[in-house]
Amino acid sequence: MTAAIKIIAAQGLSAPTAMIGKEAGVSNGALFTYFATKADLLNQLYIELKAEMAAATTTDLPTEADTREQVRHVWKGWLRWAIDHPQERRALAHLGVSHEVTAESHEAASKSYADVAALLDRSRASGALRDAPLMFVASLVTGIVDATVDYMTQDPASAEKHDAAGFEALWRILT
Amino acid sequence: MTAAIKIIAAQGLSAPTAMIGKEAGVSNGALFTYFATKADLLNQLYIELKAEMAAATTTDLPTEADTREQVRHVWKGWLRWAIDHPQERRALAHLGVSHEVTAESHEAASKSYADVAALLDRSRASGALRDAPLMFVASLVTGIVDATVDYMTQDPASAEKHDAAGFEALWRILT
Amino acid sequence: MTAAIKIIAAQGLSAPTAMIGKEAGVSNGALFTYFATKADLLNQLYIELKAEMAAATTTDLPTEADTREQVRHVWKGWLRWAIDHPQERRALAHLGVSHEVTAESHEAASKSYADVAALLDRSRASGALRDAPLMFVASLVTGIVDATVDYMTQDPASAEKHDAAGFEALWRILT
Amino acid sequence: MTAAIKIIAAQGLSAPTAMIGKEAGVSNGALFTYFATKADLLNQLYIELKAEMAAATTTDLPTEADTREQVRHVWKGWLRWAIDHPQERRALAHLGVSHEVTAESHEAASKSYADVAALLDRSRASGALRDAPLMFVASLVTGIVDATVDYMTQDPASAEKHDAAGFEALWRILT
DNA sequence: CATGAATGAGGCTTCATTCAT
DNA sequence: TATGAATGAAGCCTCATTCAT
Repeated sequence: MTAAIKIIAAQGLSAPTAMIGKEAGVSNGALFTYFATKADLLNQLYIELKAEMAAATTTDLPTEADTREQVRHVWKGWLRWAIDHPQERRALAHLGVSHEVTAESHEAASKSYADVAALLDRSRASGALRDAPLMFVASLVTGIVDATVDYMTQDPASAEKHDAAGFEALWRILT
Repeated sequence: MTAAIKIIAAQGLSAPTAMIGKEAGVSNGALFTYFATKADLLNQLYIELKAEMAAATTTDLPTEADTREQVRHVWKGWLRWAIDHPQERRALAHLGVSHEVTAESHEAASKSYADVAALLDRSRASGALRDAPLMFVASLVTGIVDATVDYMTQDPASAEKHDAAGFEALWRILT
Repeated sequence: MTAAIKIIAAQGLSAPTAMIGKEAGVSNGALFTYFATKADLLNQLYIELKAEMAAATTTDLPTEADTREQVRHVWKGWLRWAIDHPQERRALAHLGVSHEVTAESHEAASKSYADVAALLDRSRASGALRDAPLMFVASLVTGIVDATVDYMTQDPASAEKHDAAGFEALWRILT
Repeated sequence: MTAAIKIIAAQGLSAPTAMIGKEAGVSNGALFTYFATKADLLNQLYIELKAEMAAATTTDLPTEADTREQVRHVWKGWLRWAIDHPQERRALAHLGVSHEVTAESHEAASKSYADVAALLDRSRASGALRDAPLMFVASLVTGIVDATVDYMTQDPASAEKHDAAGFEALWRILT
C-alpha cells in the first residue's frame, strides 16, 4: 500500500503492478492474493487515502471552540497533512480522475468527510453562500486548499504568508 | 483532434490511438502522419485546448469598462465555454495530470493566459491578496471556476444561482 | 539506384523504401513506378552491382599477355573497384545473404563472371587445384579478394603490402 | 536459443520473435523474460555460436604435435562443426552482417579465437605471409574454410576431395 | 507520370493475471 | 500462502504499397 502510493506518485496509474510489488517487497504474484485486481488496489487506495486525509483534519477538533477556531483547526490539519504527504497527494490527484475508481469509491470517500461537511455547513450558515448546496461550497473550499498547498510547496520560504492568504480567502467565502 | 477530445473525454489517456483514428475516420497508421507520437498528440491537444479556453474568456473584453465588469466578462466567458464544451473540459482534466504532457507544454499553455492574468492582477490590486503571488491567486480563481462549473453542470436547474454564488465568492477573494 | 546503394550500405536491407526515394529525390510513391516491389529493386540492384564489379575486372584485359599478367590485371581491377566503391561493397554484402534476392538473380549475376571464370580455369590448369570444381576455386579466390580488400581499407597505409601479400596467396593457390 | 538458430537460418534476421518463441514452445511474451530485446537475443546468439565454433576447433588439440598436425586438427574440427551444424552456419552468416550485432559482440566473439589465432601465427612464422597482420591471415583462412565447407555441403560425394584441396590451398598460403 | 497522404497488416514489447511448484 | 515464470491480449509504431489528385 505504502509502496503503491510511492510508485503511483512517481509514475502515475500506468505503473506496472510488478513494480508496486517489488517496492513492497513481495512477488508480483503475491499482490493478487491481497487485491483481486489492479482496479481493486486503486479503489482501496483511493478510499484509504481520502479517509486518512479526512482524519488528519478532524483529530483533536476543539468542538467546544467557536466556529472560526474549528475551521482554522481543520484548515491547519489539512495543510499539514498535505505538506507532510506529498506522495499521497500526488497519488490522489491521479486516482481522482481515473476511470478505474468507481462511483462507489467516491461515495465511500465522501462519507469520511461528514464531520468536515457539517462544520462547513455551520460556518457558512450566515454567510453569502448560505443557500448554495453544501457540496458546492465544499468544492470551493477544496479548490482553495489545493491552491494553497501547491504554493506552499513550491515556495516554502513564504509558506506562512500563503497559509494566511489562503485562510483569508476561505473565510471571506464562508462569511 | 476533435476525435481525440471525444475519445479521451470518454476513456481517459489510455484510450488506444487506433480508437482515436477510427473516431476521426482515418486509419490507425494515418494518425502518425500528423503526430509523430501519441505523446505528441496529447501535448498539442493540451496546448490547443488551453488556448481555446483562454480565448473564450477574452474575446470582446470591454477593456474600457471598470474592472469588475471585465472580471465579470471573463467569468461569463469561462463558464460558457466550460458548459458548452464538457468533453474538452474532461479531456483537459486528464491531460492536466498526465506525465506525458511536458513542462514545455504547461509553459506554452500558461502564455495563453497572459491577458487574464493581467486583469486578475489589476483586480486584486487593493484587495486582501494584493501581496500574494499572482499565480497563487490564479490557482484560487481556477479552483472556484471549476467548482462552479461542476455544480452548474450537475444541477442545471439552479445554474443561475450557482453562477451568482460562484462570482460572489470570487469577488470576495479578490477585493 | 545510386540512392539505394547509399542507403542500403548505411542502414542495411531494412531501410525504408521512402528513405531511398528521398535520397533519390523522388517521392515514395514514384519508386514503385520504377520497381514493382522492394524485392524487385533489391534483385535488380544485386545483378547490376555484380555486373559492374565484374566489368571492372575485365575491361582492358590484356588477352594476349601471359596468364599471370592477366590474373594480375583482374586482381588489380577487382581491388580498385572494391576500394573505390565501399558503399557498393557494403550493399552487396547485405544483398548477398538476403532471402529477397532470388536464385535467378544469383544465376544472372554469375553469368557476368564468365570471362573471369574462364581465366581462372586456365590459370589453375596445371596447379594443385586442377581437379577441383571451378566454382570451388572461384569461391576461394573471392574469399582471398575480400580479405585483402578488407585489410587494405582498414589499414590504407600498408595497402601496397596487403595487395602484394594477397596476390601472393592467390597465386600460390592457383599454381 | 536452438529455436532461434533454426528460425533465423530459415528466415533470416527479420524472422518475427513470435515465431522464434513458437518454435521454442513458449509464448511470444516469454521470450522477453530471457532476452530484454530482440537485438539482445541476436547478440547473445552471435557470441555463443562463435564460441561454440571456436571450441569445436580446439578441443583435443595435440599441442605437442608439430604445427602442420595442429593446423590439420583445427581444420578438421572446423569442417566437422560446419558440416554438422548447417543451420548454425547460416544463422552466423546473417548475424555477421547485421547492424544489430554490436562491435562489443564482435569483440567478445574474437576473443574465443585466441588459441586458433596463436596457432595461425606460429604456422605462418616462416611463410610468405610472415609479415602480414595476423588478422589478415585469419581472414584469408576463414575465406578458405567457408569456401571449402560450401562445396563439401553442395557436393557431399566429393567431400573428401574438397577437403584435401581446401587444406592444400590453406597450407600453401601459410608456408 | 509524379506526388504524398492514406492504408492496414504486422512487428516488438509491455503487463495484468494465472498457475505449477 | 508465496513465488516468479509463463501467458497472450493489446498497444504503439513502421512501412510497403495504393490511389486520388
